[in-house]
Amino acid sequence: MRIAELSRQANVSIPTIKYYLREGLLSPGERTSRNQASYDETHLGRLRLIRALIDVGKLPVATVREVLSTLDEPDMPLHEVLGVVSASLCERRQTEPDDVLAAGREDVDALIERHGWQIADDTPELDVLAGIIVSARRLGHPHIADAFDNYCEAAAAIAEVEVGYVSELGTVENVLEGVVVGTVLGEAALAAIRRLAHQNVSARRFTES
Amino acid sequence: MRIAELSRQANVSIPTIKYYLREGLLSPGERTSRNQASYDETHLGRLRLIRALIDVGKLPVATVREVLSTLDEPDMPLHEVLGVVSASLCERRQTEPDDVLAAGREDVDALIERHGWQIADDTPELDVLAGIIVSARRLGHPHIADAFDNYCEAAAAIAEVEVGYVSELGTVENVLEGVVVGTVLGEAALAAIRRLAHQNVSARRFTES
DNA sequence: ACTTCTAGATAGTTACACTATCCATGCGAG
DNA sequence: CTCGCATGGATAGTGTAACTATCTAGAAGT
Repeated sequence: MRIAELSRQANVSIPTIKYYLREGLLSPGERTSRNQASYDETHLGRLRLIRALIDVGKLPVATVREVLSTLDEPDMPLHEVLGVVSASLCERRQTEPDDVLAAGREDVDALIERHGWQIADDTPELDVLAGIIVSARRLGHPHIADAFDNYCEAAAAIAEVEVGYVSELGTVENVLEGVVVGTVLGEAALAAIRRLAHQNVSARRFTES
Repeated sequence: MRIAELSRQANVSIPTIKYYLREGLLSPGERTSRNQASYDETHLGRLRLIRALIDVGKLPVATVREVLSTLDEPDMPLHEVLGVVSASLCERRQTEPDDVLAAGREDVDALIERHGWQIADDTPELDVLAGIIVSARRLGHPHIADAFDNYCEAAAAIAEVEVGYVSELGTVENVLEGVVVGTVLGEAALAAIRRLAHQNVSARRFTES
């Protein structure tokens, strides 16, 4: 298929496709002559994945490139892919100085310990969580970390199912893509569902039915 | 306190504070003369809240303004504040055409029905979820919606605790701020913890210990 | 008195994600 | 065979968001 067809099927404008090609998000089509290339289903799938990560997952283009290039790493073990994808999603400028963050890290480490989780010490999420804790404390909500034990239990149940599901997807490529889709779209979905749950609980408590 | 002190304590540059004042995120200080104003603890707290929403919650400035102006609405019932804050966080351009979205909405409505949740039909999260479902289907992962029942159970447990906690914060202002902080920072924390849970499950399954 | 700080206004900067044009080809319908 | 329209590649431009810098006139502190 030529670029016009790719554009139509993925619902992405031709200039944007060219932009993604330039940025290395999308691999070039197979050249059939100096100014022709043909694209196939893999390009279409990749392009749809790109749009999903950007539109639904709100990932910046640079992060999408990172994530996708990890997917294309042929012989990376599944566990490591998960780590790299996860790390890419954390990409956030360290907004707290190290010494302030350290206070939060103690709580985070204790949390992980309490739940008996096996997590590498340099996992960026740990610092993200620490940052959230110090931020909440500064806002006068020191309690917030108390909710994290709840989150951990909920997340553990969720993760068990998700990892189980993903690892049964058959081909390696499917599994890897499943990890990305599950991580990114799942995160958006969980956030939305949590807010719905708030609405529900709040409706039951604070409105006369 | 004058602006320099506010800047120092909140760790936000003076030009940025002026920018927030212009944008209406921060209420002006009390004028003491033509070119002097004094700021108090409420300004400091508000400024810290702004930074937390922007840095941790990644909210755009326009959304922060919306959320904060809702907080300052004096006599809005708690349940409604939650709805408005929630809606502000959804602010995402509708990327799917209505007819395509409708297919996803059926699944979402069934999900809500199954769990017996009481949710207004026009809650924007419902469309967000629908968008995620159609997006996942297009990517060849029709299964993803299956995980949503899990998410719902987990979210219900979480929400019960959170709403209970927040409603015991004493003054109305504290409760309202608690809603915002809990919603936004909690979302970031839950996402991070979910990824940690993935790491943990994956580590146990795919690495020899 | 004199340096430093301040409010307010205006303009400039940086980063990001596209979008528009141009050109030299080359395919493909007539 | 030819002529219009699509294509790949390169370069430049656009719009938005979130600051950042400069300037002016006036006030504070020492």
